[in-house]
Amino acid sequence: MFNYLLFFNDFMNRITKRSENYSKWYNEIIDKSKLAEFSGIRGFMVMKPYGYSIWEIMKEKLDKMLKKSGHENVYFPLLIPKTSFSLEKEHTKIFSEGCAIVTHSKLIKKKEKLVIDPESRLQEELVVRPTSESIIWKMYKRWIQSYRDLPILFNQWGNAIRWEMRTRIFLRTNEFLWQEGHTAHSTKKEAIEETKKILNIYTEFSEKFMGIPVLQGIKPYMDKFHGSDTTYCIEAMMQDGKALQIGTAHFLGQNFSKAFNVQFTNFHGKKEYVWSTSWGVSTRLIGAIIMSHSDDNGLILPPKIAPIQIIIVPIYHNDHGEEESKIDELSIKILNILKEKKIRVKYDNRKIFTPGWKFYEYEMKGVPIRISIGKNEIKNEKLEIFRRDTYKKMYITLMDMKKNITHLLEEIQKNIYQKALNRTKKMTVKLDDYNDFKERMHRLGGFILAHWDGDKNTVKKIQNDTEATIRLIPISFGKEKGKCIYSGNNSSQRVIFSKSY
RNA sequence: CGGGGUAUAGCGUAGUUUGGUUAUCGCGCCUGGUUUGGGACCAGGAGAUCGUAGGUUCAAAUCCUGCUACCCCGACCA
Repeated sequence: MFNYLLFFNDFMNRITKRSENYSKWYNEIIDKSKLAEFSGIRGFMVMKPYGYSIWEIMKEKLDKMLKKSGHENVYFPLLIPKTSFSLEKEHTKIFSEGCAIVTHSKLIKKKEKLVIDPESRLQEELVVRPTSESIIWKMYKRWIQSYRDLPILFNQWGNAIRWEMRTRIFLRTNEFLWQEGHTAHSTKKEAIEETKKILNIYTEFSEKFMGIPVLQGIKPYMDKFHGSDTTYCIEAMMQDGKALQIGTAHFLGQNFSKAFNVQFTNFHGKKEYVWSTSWGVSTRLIGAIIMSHSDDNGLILPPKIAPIQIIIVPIYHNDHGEEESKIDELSIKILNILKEKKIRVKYDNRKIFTPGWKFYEYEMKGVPIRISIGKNEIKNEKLEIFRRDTYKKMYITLMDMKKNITHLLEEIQKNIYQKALNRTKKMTVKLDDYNDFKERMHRLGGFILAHWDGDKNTVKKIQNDTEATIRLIPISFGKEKGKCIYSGNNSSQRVIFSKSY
């Protein structure tokens, strides 16, 4: 059967609408804006230049924030001895399934085929890190003797592997890139403060840089990282009404120091177990950016993370030879002005594509501003400035452009954030009736602020009815007594329910 | 991991029910020319052991079996 719509989408290089099929839309955006692709190895993705440069920009910014707050970068090995892995009981419980394990060190040729050399079996099997607590704590044991050795505030940029049941590009891949922070402290108070400090850094990074508003909170006891005392998190609301956890910070208490026997001598000469934290954000953030801001015409990137903030497109006319050099001249002049302002700008003067083609291409890629330069601009001495976020064109002089362009980028950044914030607010309600809860969760999704009796079975039942779970227990709001929305039992505060990724 | 679906050129597809010459069409790609203010046009050209490994048959894209990958739904997911 001839599918006219499919044909049309392909012919016009359009993507599926969000309202038709949200996950198809998501996948097509990633494909058509050339962010990444699946590699043919189940659940592993290839990040292409445009997608990877987004990660590089985010990494650079977050790295600065972490360093400014006193953290230092380190690098620990990718492979972790299985024995050190199993020291921490709770930890083992989580990752006993879903790890990649290295058992051999050699391949040999056998009948023109490469096979594993059975002779090369490793005495001690190695686990590809799903997270690095165990190997890091093995080293901390060497480095920590006295309170004078503390705190240790380390961060590592690297990759990790978790063998997932179901993968989604950027959101849950078997391999992901991330930063993992691992800190050690002499007091509980200091470690908790560290966790909260990191949560605030993540929040600032998410809201001011990625333009994604978040809720801060802690995970309920059944959802926290098993090796932690408290798991802090930030959650964001996506356009389809599902929540995405975009950052995590664990207060690990003394769990790891006890498991790895890491003690220090305190000021009074007494031995004490070290207090610790760990925290991370990953390439999942790119998925969050896509799902928070983009529309049916493609990606929308907040200027602060856009690899290209402004694209300059020339519009040539072959009938006037000297006109072309004037267009180039003006374009390059603008290019240099913008470069001086430290704006990431590109001049696309390839003749193999028409201006119209380029317009759609850079809209698909989410470039915040486009400036097109043709004979009109030269004649009128006004520039056409196009905003990706609002789809509006404006015409201003070169002088005004020079003066206001940085401000315009900031305005776009703000507008994108504001839009996401308005949506999140609209999708967040306080409810006390379970029928209303079910109806809204089914129809709209979103965050629902409701009372919970503290029983994990209650959540299971709610999940069966609605697919929603508790995303977090808010830190700074919802502190009021009430009755559980499901059971009617007493509740000390409201929690956030949502469907999630 | 359970249920469902899909796999034909770089991409999207026709053909598969009912096996039968040289596998259809569009986009993209290459060459030349004309174009260029919202996905340009004309002419010519290249590109496919039909996902993979077997099987049935005189004959397989088409029928059967295994495997692999992807998509959707669920379970799982610091």
